Order: sequence, then structure tokens, then C-alpha cells
Amino acid sequence: MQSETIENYLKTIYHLSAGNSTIVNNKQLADKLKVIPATVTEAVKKLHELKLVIYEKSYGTRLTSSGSKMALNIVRRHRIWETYLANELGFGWDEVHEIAEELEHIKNDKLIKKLSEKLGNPSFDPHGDPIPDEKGKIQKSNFIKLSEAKLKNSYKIMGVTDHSTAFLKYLEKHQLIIGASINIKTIEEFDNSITLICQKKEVSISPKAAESIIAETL
Amino acid sequence: MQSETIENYLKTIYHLSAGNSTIVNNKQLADKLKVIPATVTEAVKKLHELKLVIYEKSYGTRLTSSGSKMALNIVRRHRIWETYLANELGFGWDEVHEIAEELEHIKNDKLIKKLSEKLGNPSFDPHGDPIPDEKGKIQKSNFIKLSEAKLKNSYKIMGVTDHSTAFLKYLEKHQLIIGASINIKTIEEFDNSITLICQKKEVSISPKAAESIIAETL
DNA sequence: TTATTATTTTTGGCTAACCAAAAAATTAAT
DNA sequence: ATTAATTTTTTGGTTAGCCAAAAATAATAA
Repeated sequence: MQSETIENYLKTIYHLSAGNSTIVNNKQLADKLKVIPATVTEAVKKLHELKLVIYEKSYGTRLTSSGSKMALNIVRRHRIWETYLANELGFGWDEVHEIAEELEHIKNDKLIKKLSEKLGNPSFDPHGDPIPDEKGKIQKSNFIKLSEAKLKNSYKIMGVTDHSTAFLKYLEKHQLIIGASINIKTIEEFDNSITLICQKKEVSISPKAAESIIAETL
Repeated sequence: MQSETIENYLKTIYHLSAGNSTIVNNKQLADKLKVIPATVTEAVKKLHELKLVIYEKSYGTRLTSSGSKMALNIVRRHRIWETYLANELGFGWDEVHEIAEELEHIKNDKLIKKLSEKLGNPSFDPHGDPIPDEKGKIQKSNFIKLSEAKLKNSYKIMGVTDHSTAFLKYLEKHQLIIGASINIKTIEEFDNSITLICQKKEVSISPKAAESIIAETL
């Protein structure tokens, strides 16, 4: 098996199993990897041979510890590159994912180390997603996208992932300031729009906006 | 044909034909690409179909103008990355080639543009090799490696490609200072060692040293 | 529990890129 | 101009990664 193929499978399994080695099935993988399930069957068999996953016929697949280690490393490379592209080269956050999908496959530990150092060895990318360290250790954060916020909880607005002027104007208009504390009042059932209290005022924001706001759980 | 395969063939043909569309033969290509000649035969036929090269049976292959354009672009990407790795990330000049071999295949014009800008849009890499611009135009330089120097000619020492302390000490000992003007007195037939006049003193240097010194033709 | 639906696996087939060995063509040497 | 050496091409075969369609299995609903 080609190393890039392996990496793409492991990474996808990792994401689908949400880090906690939940079993993933072939259809999920096929959808994400844009291949048909038959192809996945073949692949996971080979990955099982390589002891990177445990594949049980007609049941599902999960990462072994060495598969997980490898997946974590790919995630690290991906997020370091994304952060680098955004912070050092001035790419928009919407552009970096696609480029990082390619860059993540360049396996040169020293390169990732240098990039990481230049960035100050961050533990989180601008999305708020954690960057695994060299050993694969993930620092768990209390950062979330506002779209994942829970009713009644309090948060502090920490940043945004959309830097368009349109969005920044939107925030200004609604008086959503970075650093402000907020409390979730309602989450609409039918469209997931959120009503929150910010600086004593009640503000309602769209799900799209909530998706672009990073907040810290208080 | 896979784009990476195409790129590797075009780049290799470009280098072997020294930029001036000299005909290259299959064995040369096979050697450089680490495949057997039969594989090259197959490949150049396909590249001919794609109108990227002109392949004449049992005779040889040369780039078409669109093939050449593509090759120049790959060379550009390679050298931009090399320069970036060396100048911005602090890699040694001996390390960058290998990494750039992978990075050069990431096709994202904006990425190369940003890297180039950050470097001040250089026309030459630290080797003294020219970096083609976006349109493929190459600025021809009067920089050479001292190992390519010609008898009786005068040069100015512009830099080195080996930054080891051992080499820098060697230069110091022989009083070869950056910026100094030199004149080539003799080039030994049997071992290519060079005797030159520098600051009125006669200095003899090894071919290995000459390989690491960049000089400007005066 | 049987039928229906969905998922998974098997089977047969394809293409790209490679190699080994044989055959053909070219080039060099006597 | 023949022979010898080299290079090139052809032929047959391999592996990785993919797909389509059929068969097997599992899950869901009636």
C-alpha cells in the first residue's frame, strides 16, 4: 500500500471515530474518501494486515495504537500547515484546508518541527482545534464553535474563523466583541439559530454566524 | 498519466537538455528517473500524445513549448521552496533539495506566489541557479561555481553553498574573502584543482572547494 | 418471523506505472 | 562491410487502487 493511501485512510478513520476509537463502517469511510464500499473493504483488510487497524468482517474497523499514533501525526502535520499558511503566509482560513491536504503528506519531521517552532509550538490551530504534539498528545481545550454551545451555559468569545469584513460588520452590529462573556438563552429547534445575552442585551445570531465564532466554556 | 509522473519526466528532460531543447535519449532519462529504459519508452510515447514532448522513435525526445513551460514552472516551484526552506526556515543547503522534491508537486499558484513574495521575488536561489518567473522567464546570470571557471578569466567571490565551519575555516586560511576579485591562473589537468590570484597572493584550491564557491564573472 | 431494505463482500475487470527478458534497431569497432 | 556492443522497443507479467455488478450478510419493518 502506498503511504499516501494509508495516511488518508487512517486520518479518515481517526476523524470518524472522534478520537476515541469508535468503530467506523465501510460506508462512512467510502463516503468520506469518495470511493465505493468495495474499495474500502479491500483497503481495511490490508490495513489490518499492517496492524494499523482492527477490521472485523461485516462489523467495522477501529485504529490500533500504532494506527492511532500515525493518524495523530497526520492530524498534527495538517494543522501545523494550516496554522502556518494562515498565520505566516496570510492565507484566509477558508483556503488553507485544501492546501494542507496535500502538504500533510510530506513526511519530514524536521520540517514540521521548524514550522511548529516558528509558530511558537501552538497547541491549537486558529479553528480552536487541538494540534497533537510530537508524541501524539492532545491538549483538550474548552474552546468550541458557538454552534456547539449548550443551552444555559456561559462562554467567552475568543475569536472568529471568518475574517471577512462582512462578518466583522455583522459582529459589530450585534455588539459581539472579542473577550465578551455571553450566556445562551435559547437555541431554536427549527433552524438552530441562537439567542444569547451579551453585555446585558439580547442578541440573536444565525447558525452560519455561530459556526464562525470561537468561544471558551466558562 | 499521473500529474506527478508527468512533472518528474518533464523536469528531468528539461535538466538533461540544459534548457535549450537538446534531444535526450531514453537511457539518460532512465538513469535519472531510476527506472529501466522500457519504462521510459512507454512514458515518452504518452507524453508525446499529450503534446508535451516530441518523441521520435529510436532517436530521442525534446520538450514542446507547452512541455517546456510546464517544466519551467516545476523548476520555479522547486527553487522557490529550496530558497524558502533555507532562508526562512533555516535549513542547511544540503537538506533542502530532498524536501523540495516533494514540495514542488504541490500545485497552488497562490502558494508559490506568497512564498516568492516573502522572499522578495528572487531571481536566483542561494546556489546561484536562476528561478524562472511566473511566465517561465529566466534571468541569465553571470554567477558560476568556481569549479566552472575558465582559465585567465576574472571573477568576484559572491558566496558559498557550504556553510560548515570546516569550510569557512578553509576559506579563511586561504584568505578567500567574499567580495574579493580573483583571476584564474591554472587549472590542473589531472585533478582539476585550481590556482588563482587573490589579493596578490597565489592560492590553490581543491575541486571540492571550488564546487562550493559562487563567483561572478567579471 | 418473514419480507424488505441496506450494507458488505466477492468476483471480474480496468488503468497507471513499473520490471524482465527477448527482439529489433542503431552505433561503433575491427 | 561485417561483427560486436549498445540502446531501444516489444512482449508478457506484476502490483496498487479503483469500479460495477452480483452474491452474501445484517439490520429493520411489517
